[in-house]
Amino acid sequence: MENTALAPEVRAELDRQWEIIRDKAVDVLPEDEFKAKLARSISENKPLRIKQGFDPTSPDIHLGHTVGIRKLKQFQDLGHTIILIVGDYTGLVGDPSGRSATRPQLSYDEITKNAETYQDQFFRVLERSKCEVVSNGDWFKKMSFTDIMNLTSRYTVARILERDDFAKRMQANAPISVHELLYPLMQAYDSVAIKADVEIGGTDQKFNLLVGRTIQEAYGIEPQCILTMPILVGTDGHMKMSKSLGNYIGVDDPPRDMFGKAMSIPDGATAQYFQLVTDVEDDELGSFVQQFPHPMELKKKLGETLVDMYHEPGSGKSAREEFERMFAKKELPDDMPEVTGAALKEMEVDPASIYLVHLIAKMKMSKSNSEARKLIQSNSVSLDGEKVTDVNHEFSLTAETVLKVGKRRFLRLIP
RNA sequence: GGUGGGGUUCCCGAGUGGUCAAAGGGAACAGACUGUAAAUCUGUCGGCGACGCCUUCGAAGGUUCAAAUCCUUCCCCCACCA
Repeated sequence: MENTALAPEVRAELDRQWEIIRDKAVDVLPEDEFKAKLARSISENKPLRIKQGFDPTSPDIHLGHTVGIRKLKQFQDLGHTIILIVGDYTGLVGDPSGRSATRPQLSYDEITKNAETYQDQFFRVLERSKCEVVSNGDWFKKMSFTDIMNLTSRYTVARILERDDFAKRMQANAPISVHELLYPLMQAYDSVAIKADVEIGGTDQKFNLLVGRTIQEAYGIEPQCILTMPILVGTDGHMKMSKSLGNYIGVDDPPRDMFGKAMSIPDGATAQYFQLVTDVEDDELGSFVQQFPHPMELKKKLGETLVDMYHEPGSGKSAREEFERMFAKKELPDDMPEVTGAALKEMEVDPASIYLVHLIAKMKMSKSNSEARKLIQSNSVSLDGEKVTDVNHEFSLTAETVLKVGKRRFLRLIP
């Protein structure tokens, strides 16, 4: 590395960028190569091509995704080019990383449907005009069998199988489908197709990212450098945040949900959330910790910060106030779904004689009549604050009434 | 290609003719306690205006008073050997 040959202003800029890039990353590999690329980019005034791929296996981007996306944003702010790969074809295969079993296969239709919402959600964090968004189907669709053989001949089974997740499955005699072996190669080929300089991913992606280097080299392209980010735990505090585990906070979640979900993370995860998915700097976090010695207060601050990031300014505060009103003081929320007597009639519920079980089920406050009954039996249903104990409770709608089912489901009935 | 083992309610997994809507665990939901945290305890966990009725144990048929359990065919999966 020719550090000594760098002009002082390039050197300074390199150091500045490097510090930002390195921040919170787990691996930045290989460091020398990365710096060399960066130095070249600075002195030639040519942005680096920064890649991250997302498989549309679910319709929403959540905070877990934003860990990487926020790193991309930093690159974007440094003037580099961001290439977002929508993995419509890789999604078809399903990333085996960290999996102990083959993923369920989604249809191409499901995937493209999921992908629709992705783009807007990316741009909750990134600036759209400075991003390239491509689907990897664009190139995989056109590949012939010859092309596929060409690609697959450039890597060996042994090297794919040496990774931990496959090794464990082999050990356990669990099945590994052939198409799963292809996944790392597909992701790697994306890097060939877009000529990536850097690829970003979670630490669980390290292997896949590294395969990209090998494959790029095999195709005669300068290999990418890789940067991995920590994996955000879900609201359960144990597992990786993911839609399928139901422990996620979506970037499109409404303020109340976002705040509420933030409050439900275990105390121990609060700092990690601040660090990975908010703009709060470490020293600022330190002062928060001083300021809010009670873990709950700190977490409220987190919830507020998150809501402000993804909704209008000030909405964090109101989400917090509403939360406090609802749960600390057990008061009613400001706004809740409403139905009028007329609307009830249309749903074949007679406002003059409402069978509560039916009302709850019809309003989707429970999955079925049976479940509604069980909720009543377990003391979880109230009308205007009065617990309902009679499973067959009937009433007529004469005055405005608030129905509460469980802790969070409310409905205002208007005659 | 051969041999053996399987497909059970959201998941794992018992059950091999009636006492099975189906053990146990997990997840989930609710209640208590709380800070909508964690931990813990309790309840629920196919559907139905409901001490009864209806639908479920890979699919379709059959035997039987009675089938998740037996028989037939089919579909799918797995392991071992080659």
